[in-house]
Amino acid sequence: MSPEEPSVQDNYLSSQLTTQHYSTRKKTVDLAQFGLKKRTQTEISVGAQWKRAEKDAAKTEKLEASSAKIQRQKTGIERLKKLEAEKLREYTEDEWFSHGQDTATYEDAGPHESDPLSDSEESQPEGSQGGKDDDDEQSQSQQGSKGKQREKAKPLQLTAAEKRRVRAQELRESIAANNSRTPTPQLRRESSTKMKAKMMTGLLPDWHAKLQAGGPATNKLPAPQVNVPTSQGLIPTWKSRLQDPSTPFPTGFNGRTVNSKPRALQCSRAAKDSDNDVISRKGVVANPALTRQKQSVVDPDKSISTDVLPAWIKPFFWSEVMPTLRDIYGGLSDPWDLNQADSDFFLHALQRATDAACPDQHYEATKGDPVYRVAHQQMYEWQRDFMKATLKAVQEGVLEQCGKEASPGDIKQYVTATFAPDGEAYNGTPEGKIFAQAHLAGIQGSCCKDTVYPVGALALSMAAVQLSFCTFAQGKFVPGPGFSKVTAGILTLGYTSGSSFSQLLVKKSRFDGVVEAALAYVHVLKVHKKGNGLGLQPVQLMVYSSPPGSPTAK
DNA sequence: CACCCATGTATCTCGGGCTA
DNA sequence: TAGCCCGAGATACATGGGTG
Repeated sequence: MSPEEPSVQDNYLSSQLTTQHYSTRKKTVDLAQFGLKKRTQTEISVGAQWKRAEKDAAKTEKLEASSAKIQRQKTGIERLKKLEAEKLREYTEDEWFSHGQDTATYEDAGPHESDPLSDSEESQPEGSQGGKDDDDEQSQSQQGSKGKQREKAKPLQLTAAEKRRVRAQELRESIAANNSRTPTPQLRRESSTKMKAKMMTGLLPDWHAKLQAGGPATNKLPAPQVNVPTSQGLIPTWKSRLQDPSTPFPTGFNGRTVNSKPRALQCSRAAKDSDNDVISRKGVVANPALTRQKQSVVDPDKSISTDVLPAWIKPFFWSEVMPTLRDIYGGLSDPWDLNQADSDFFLHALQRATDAACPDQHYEATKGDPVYRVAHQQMYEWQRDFMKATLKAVQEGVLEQCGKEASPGDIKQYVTATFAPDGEAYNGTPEGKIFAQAHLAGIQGSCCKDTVYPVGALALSMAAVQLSFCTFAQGKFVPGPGFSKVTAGILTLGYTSGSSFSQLLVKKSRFDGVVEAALAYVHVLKVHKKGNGLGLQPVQLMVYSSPPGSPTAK
């Protein structure tokens, strides 16, 4: 068709419209007739005003919801405080009775004088022997000035029970102090980040803290360090066991996780606005049973399918890159925030993971490239895995305990009892199982042999267990609010930043013990179907999981 | 020129098709 | 049937352009 020749469409339009070239200012055409009427400024301002009012109303509503949430949190913290104190009291009494009038006294002498509370557990063999280990230093630094005060106030010789009482008193004080730093709804990302930094100081450095500690402060974002320590001695015992199950369990492990937990702050998603929005904006009621259309062909430049991965990374993507990323994020205090407060954290983490897995490829990660997109998406899948595994476990548990014919009342009773502060839900088994399935099984092959503990992953497990029990709170399964930054973000931070985890992190053996218990549930390697289908060679895994620069890293 | 709307882009979350 | 996988849709923010 030549350019001069009018098309059929043109002919049709010219026959329909008397004036082809119209202007919005010289209204020679009744634009309304064609649905093209331009609105007057008055109309626009009326519309804008109306929209502003709507926005303000929504804002007010949001603020009200927010303050209500804070109030609920305060109540939760109060309850937690009581629980903590109660648990400690019980624990102290138990210890007292179990030791009877055993007058085990502690000779505080020399360098230990400043820390009269170093309890008997510390003297047990703990992997790294020889004087004071890291844990001692941590607890010492935490208790620092208070310890000195006590030196004056207390006699040098204390019984075990007395020491525990003092410690309990300290914990209560610390909880009271922490109360003012209660994680609040993430109104501002900044504040939560600062809070995280504060909370983690003195316990264990998380990845972000490590990155920031990389050098002098600059405006440039620090490159993440996927630390590959040269000394195996630095690797916590649990990680050694993950790589070699024959590694003996540490002594002094009781297989229980923390008992004190922040309460789930909201069991139901705060009326996700999207549903309402659909109604208010489009004026139609969203079809509750939307049928999904067949998958369409997606632009490879936008696809998050693993098919778009470059060939060179496919053999290592599931076996090393993803395990490394999961490992990194599992060690963060906020595993939900992939970019850790607006930095390019994910980009750097991906860069390091790929460098470690494929050192010869010299891949340069960029935002939005196929590897970035797919890995990014898979991190969300990792987060969801915690909830999926938990829901399944809880459903199985309910079925097992209540039977198929159970009435809603029976289920409700079981769930209430299990979910109670001292219920079975918190005996260390459920979250350990989830933690193992959703995380430990998924980090095998990780190139990150860092000493950071998987606090984030454990917190996700805890949060998932809590939210899962909510799904049976009515005596029957009611799909929950989902598992996301919105529904579980605060709860997760409540763990990693709260007192229950700091209790765990005070001593290496405690967290090691938690992970050791979970390792019992890692029966099989998590092998990705596609990854496996690509003919992954074990020998390649051995070669590429070696530290870069080591003799085997070629 | 300020204001406002429409559109574009990136990120996040969810649901359901597909497969073992 | 469970779990994997990935596209659809929601959300948040950025940008360009029309209007008075």
